[in-house]
Amino acid sequence: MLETFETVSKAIADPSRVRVLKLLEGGELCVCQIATVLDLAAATTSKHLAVLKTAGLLQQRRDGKWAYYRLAERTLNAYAPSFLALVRASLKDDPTVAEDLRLLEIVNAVPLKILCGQGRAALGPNARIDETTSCCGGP
Amino acid sequence: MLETFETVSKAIADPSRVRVLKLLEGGELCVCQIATVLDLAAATTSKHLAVLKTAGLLQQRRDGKWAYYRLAERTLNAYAPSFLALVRASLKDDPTVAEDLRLLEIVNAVPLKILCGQGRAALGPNARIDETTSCCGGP
DNA sequence: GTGTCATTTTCTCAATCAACGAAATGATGG
DNA sequence: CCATCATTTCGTTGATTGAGAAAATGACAC
Repeated sequence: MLETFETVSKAIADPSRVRVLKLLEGGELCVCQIATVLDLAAATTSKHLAVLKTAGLLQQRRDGKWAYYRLAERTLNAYAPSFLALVRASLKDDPTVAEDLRLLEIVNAVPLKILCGQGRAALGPNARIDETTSCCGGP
Repeated sequence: MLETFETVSKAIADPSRVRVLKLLEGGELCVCQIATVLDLAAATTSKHLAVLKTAGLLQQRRDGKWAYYRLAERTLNAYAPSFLALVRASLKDDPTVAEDLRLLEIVNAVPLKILCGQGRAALGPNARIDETTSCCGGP
């Protein structure tokens, strides 16, 4: 039981994975969509998704070449629902999460066929906001 | 905000620290009491407590030589209360947590002055249950 | 079947972390 | 002041982890 709890809490204890969960609150997404928004390599994204799935936080669906992930409704991990509820109630005003959601809208406008191959290059210039640096006040 | 969330979730994502939180649900405890129950070195225990305190999950009180920790009532971390509530609602039947509480009763019967110097040696033989190995069925 | 493309699985590297012993700090009692 | 004791900090070690490149898998189209 402690081990089960540890698995979920470790899965939550990474900012990239929390961002994934916040993205998926809007509904299921394909791997390359998530990778594009987070600006991570496909392999890295896939690994994060696997960790979340193993923890019982996500479910997977396969549609042809694409793999879709969504928040788990039924789960084997008894603690997963509590953590999902906590995440859902948190970070409502977080700027990184807000920016992710903004990017997601742009990503959603691009067909998967184009997006998956090109990643961020498929997005317009308004998607180029750097998430890590402060935006205002030059030297 | 994401960073604040990360601090708390990382603090939770360790079984020893969760055990500390579960112990402290019964009220404040001194460092050497916690170290004895968890069977960890004083330095290790102190570090865990510092992590939990930095995350806004614990408060500290000093009484002479002894330092007492308790669950935070007021906290600087906006997410700490949610996580504390989640932990409080979890692991009610976990065997490790139950064993910890059983040991805590024995520890509480020993004066701090004796306990701190001797650690587990100050406890009776009924405290010697090994927590890590299975208990039943020999070769 | 063969080629292509999305995803997943190694593999490796750098960074983080839990654990302990030893040294430093803080507080009490002579 | 000095010795003592509880706690904390420092330094080290072994294990875990996040990241991407490269190779392997799975699924479609032809």
